[in-house]
Amino acid sequence: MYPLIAIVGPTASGKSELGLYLAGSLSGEIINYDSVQIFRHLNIGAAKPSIEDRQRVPHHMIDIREPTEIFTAGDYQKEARLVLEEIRNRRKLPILVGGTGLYLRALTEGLFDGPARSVYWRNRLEMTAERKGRKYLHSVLKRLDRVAAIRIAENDKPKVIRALEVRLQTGIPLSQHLDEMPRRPITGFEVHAIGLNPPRDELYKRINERVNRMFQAGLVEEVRDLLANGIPPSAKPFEAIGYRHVITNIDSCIPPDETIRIIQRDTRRYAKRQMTWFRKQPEVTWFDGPGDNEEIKNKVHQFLKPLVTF
RNA sequence: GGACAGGUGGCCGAGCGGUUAAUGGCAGCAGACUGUAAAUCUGCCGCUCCUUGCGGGCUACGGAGGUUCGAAUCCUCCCCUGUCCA
Repeated sequence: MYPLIAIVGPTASGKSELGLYLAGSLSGEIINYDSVQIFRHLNIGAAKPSIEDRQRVPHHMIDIREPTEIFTAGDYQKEARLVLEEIRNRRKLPILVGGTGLYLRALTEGLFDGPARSVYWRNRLEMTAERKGRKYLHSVLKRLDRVAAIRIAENDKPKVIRALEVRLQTGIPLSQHLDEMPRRPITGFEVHAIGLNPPRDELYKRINERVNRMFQAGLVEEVRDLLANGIPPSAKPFEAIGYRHVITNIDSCIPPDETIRIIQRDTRRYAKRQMTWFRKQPEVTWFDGPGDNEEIKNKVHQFLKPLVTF
């Protein structure tokens, strides 16, 4: 079994710093699992590692799509697994760093072997939702996939649509796919998950500061440039925290302080959601401090060292 | 000293006689989530008890009284804050 490190934790907990450090001390390469860093040109708001860091340590799964392209958890699974193979062939330690729990799960545990998204069905279902409402769409799901309908909230349009899409395309309910079809977990790798969980106060402080720094670094200018270069405001990664706020306020008279406040708030809420996801993640060894803390770095290193012989 | 305006749960702010422990927002907490996931969605958010129920008790709308079957909502006095006039 080849070792694979996964660093998990909320945004701004210092995952990147820890990843960099471990890559240095354990001869590793970094594989991003953040859904926004996938996209080129979104740098400041995505908190991408610096050019220097990326020259020092190889980074993968960063800047691999244009903002206008579509990228899904399925794509991630496929491409990241290839990267993993390459790193193993090079006899380096793969270190997963990021914050998108679904991507990490897709990579390690696999997705069910179902259909990718279908533009055709999406459009139809989207229109139905538009015309008749989410409630109605949910009632259709109740008819076609009772189990999924119970699991998915009436208002959760994206999940209702996905469930319907799977059912309509395959004839088999999503719930059945999920419950009965075998997934394809990653093989040949042994995952060691390191969790970073700084005290809440400290985390929130770090988040607030980080958002301030993003503005100082020119987040607004970055968004302006992207728009000027023809990337439409509707581009998927512009839905990300920070980007969507800047875009909606860019031509308004809302003061920057207010925009910053909202971004900080939404980032905090995002961090909470990440924690509820990662808490469920199996076999994580948690460390109660930020990843850029020397003591934490050492502890993690000591912990990992005997486990990652390769 | 006088004239207004106002004092509501951690904060802001509605309510202006009765399904009001009190809309909403902020702040916070917990959770769900296998194909655009930094997305999307759900619940809690005065205290407390249990047989966890559209359950019971207690405490709450500056303070003290009063009117009323019933008051955050009306009246009286007091305290405090803001603006204006002296």
